[in-house]
Amino acid sequence: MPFPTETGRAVLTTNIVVFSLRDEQLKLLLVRRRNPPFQGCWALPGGVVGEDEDIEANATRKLEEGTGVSGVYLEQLCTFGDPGRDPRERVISVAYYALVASERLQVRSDAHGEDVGWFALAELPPLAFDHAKMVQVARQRLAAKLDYSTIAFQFMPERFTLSDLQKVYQMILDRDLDKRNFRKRMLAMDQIRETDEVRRNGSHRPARLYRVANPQEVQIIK
Amino acid sequence: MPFPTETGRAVLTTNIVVFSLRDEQLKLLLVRRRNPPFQGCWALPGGVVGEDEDIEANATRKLEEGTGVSGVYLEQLCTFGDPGRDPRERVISVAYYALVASERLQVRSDAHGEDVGWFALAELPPLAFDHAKMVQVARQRLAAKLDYSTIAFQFMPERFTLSDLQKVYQMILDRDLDKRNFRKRMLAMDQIRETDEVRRNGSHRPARLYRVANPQEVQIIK
DNA sequence: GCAAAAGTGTTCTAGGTACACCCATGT
DNA sequence: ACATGGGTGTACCTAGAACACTTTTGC
Repeated sequence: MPFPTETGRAVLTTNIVVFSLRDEQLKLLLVRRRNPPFQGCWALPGGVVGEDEDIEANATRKLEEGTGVSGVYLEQLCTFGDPGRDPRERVISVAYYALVASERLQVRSDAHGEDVGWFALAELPPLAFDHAKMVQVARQRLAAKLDYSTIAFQFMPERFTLSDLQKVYQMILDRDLDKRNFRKRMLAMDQIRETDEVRRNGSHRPARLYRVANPQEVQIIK
Repeated sequence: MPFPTETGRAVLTTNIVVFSLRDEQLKLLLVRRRNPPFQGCWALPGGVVGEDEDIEANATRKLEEGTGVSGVYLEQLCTFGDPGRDPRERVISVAYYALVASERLQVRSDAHGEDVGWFALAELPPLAFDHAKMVQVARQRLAAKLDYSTIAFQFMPERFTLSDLQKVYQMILDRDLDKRNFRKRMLAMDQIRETDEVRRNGSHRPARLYRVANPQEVQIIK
């Protein structure tokens, strides 16, 4: 029993908007295209989904190839499939976004030389295909999820200070937050735990270190 | 410059979770499959995307074919593409959900006889493929959007009472709401307008009729 | 006059926001 | 002793939740 149409087959791909915090900035992982179309242009990592490969598994695999990291938070974002978005033929791209703690990143990403790079959101180069649109949607989704989930903890290293965490929120939301209110809210949601360690860092009072209570899960709160 | 792979092409389809309020219940539009696989089984409306057809345009078209209604609210939900979700070959389905005011529905949907039907959410028959999962995701999304958007107004006819509107919210959220608080909240968001008409409906006080201020747009509020 | 749905306000609580000073350390 | 970032509490305000009675009509 064949499929009732012989037309309309499309190439299936994924693209991943990989966020990470580097140099105190929210950055994206981009790769430079080696082949046409958009040769030499920066683009989101991703690739063609194998014949018997699960779509999300493909995204996970491409992410691991690009960052050397496994077990990161990955969520389906949106699917792009305009005819003509790829000049060669019909290509469907399922876009994902991912959050990686920078401490987990391998040097590998940089070792590739000019072909892989991290770019601050405000300084993105022109992107291939409709990837700029994907980035925009991902950014909105990320900012929205800050409000009602523990997604921001995905960026945090094993041990971190409340000031570290506040900087993360401020970078994503792109505005300053009140220190006292922020701490109150973070502690009230009961998702981070005080450790008995502190971090000494310059000529001032050391900062208490915290850890995420459930580092694996992203909880929906409230 | 051909695409660098000859494998991995997939059939591209859409499926639409069409919600409407009928008989004071939240119902879904289903169609009965005439061909294998899942012959005779109920499934979500949808179909194969044409070679040069936009994906969302395909969903709109299939929705119009099933309901006779155009200009309805339609939003991309999620993409399903497990290898093996269709036994014939690799099929990617981009799921959408749509909200239709029941007054706008043509009789056509019923005229097809047994092939098209509206089913209450609590009484869905077994569904083909992974359509049950699509319904579940759509339902969650719809309930979530009630809280922070004007999406519920998409179900409302030209003129309606606040009691009508409250029933809609109660059906979607599946719980009772306080009448006074509900009215206060609805009026506070300033998205519906009082008309000078009332509806007489039985031996009791007539109800004031309202209209939606911006029927076309779904606004994100708060 | 009675049954039935429409309509209307107040109180309480919780969460968010605004806001300023002391603490512990290194130099 | 001073510069630096870490750490803390209170007052206010707003939004949401709980809650009961009067109004208008048809019969």
